Amino acid sequence: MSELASQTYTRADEAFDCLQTAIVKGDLAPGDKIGELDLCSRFELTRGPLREALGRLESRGLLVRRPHAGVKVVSVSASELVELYRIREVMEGLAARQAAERMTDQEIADLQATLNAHEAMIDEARGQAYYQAEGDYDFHHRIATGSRNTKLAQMLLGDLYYMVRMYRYRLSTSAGRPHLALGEHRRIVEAIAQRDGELAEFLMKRHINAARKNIEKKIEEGLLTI
Amino acid sequence: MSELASQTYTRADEAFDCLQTAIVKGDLAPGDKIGELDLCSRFELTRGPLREALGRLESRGLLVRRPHAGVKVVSVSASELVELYRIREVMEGLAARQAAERMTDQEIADLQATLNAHEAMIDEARGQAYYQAEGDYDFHHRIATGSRNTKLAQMLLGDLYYMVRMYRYRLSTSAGRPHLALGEHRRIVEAIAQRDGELAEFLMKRHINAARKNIEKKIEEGLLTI
DNA sequence: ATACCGGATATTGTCAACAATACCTGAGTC
DNA sequence: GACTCAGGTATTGTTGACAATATCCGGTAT
Repeated sequence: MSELASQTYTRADEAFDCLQTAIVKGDLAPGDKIGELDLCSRFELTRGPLREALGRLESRGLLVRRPHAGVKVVSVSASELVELYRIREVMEGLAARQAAERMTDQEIADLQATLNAHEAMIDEARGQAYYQAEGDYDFHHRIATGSRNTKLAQMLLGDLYYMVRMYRYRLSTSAGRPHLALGEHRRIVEAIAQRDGELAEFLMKRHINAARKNIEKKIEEGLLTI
Repeated sequence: MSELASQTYTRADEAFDCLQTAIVKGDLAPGDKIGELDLCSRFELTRGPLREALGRLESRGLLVRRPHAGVKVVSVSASELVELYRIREVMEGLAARQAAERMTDQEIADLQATLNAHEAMIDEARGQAYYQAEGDYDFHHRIATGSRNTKLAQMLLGDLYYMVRMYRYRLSTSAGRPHLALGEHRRIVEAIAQRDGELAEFLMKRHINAARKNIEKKIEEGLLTI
């Protein structure tokens, strides 16, 4: 009766993971028409599972498929990245509010511990990259699951975050403000610890808003094109 | 070079649509383990395209699949429906705000015309069902696309609305307050026409909030179980 | 020279057979 | 009598071949 994730890992799952990471990391060029056979030889798969994985990816908006014409990775634009952050703002605001209402004390303690670890990384000055790549992701990940809102977590973790990471890789951008972000993270967690959902939502929205404005500034400076 | 939707309709698309409507309408029972062969004979398909469609449906959260154990339609609960409305509240609030900023005058005029049509339906007293089923959907549909936020529209139209409709069918619930809803719709459109994004967001959030409270009331009264 | 049209080709969509695995049934044991 | 375990069976996962179609290239006409 245990709800443990099934150990069996099907070829289609494998294909899906390979393709997803390849797209997110930018190994597959956007707009490029990639053939199914190429992908098969590339990932040591056969066409059946591959096609199933392609269907899933298409449904998640990571690639587009025209019948008999092949698949191509979605073209990305900086303006779309900004739109993504607008969505994140409202959805993660909600997640923060619900997390403040529903997270267990243990989960909150773990979250605070995570933040301490991040701070140590940054203080060592070499952790900037780590913080950007993993720490920030970890923070938002925990809050999404802590919301106890199944669909919300699914949309954030299964769709949006992959999109954001893809755009970040493609446009080679990053928030680039680790210290500021850490302080904002701290205040959000404090609000959650005090079970102040309204404040947690406000702070989370402002946090993501700041990240969005940072990106918009870069666009204006011409550092991010298309 | 026109961006027109490809006319070719593949068997997998067909399977996807059939399955999706069957799930949403409740023809496929939740929790039931349905075999692939059953589905094939039921919809006159073969297993290849079917499996591709199953992958897409799974990725959208309409069904769950355990390797070698078959697929089953997601079990739904009233509390999850409430969670869905919480997500709608923030996402459609954003959509309304962006629609107020970006919709063309023509689109706004069309939206107002749609509302007038709905009002006529309701005044004829027999249109209640129509309004619930199509009118409300049409209204929210137009605002989602009017936001000009590709991903937002995709998430609302491709994921959330199907989920909401499924839950409505399954729990045989409906907002059941057409006149009130129409008034709220009118005020939202007025705010959009005045290009007041902030107000449009506020009104939309309150509109969906009211619908959620209505559902919660029904749950409390024991009309909606599980 | 450019635009249009028709066929060749390579790629995608589809199908049916083969292999692997989870579930069920039955016997055996504590 | 209840539980465990092993084998059979039916279902799913995978594979390779076949059919359909969009793209590309060459020819022709304007």
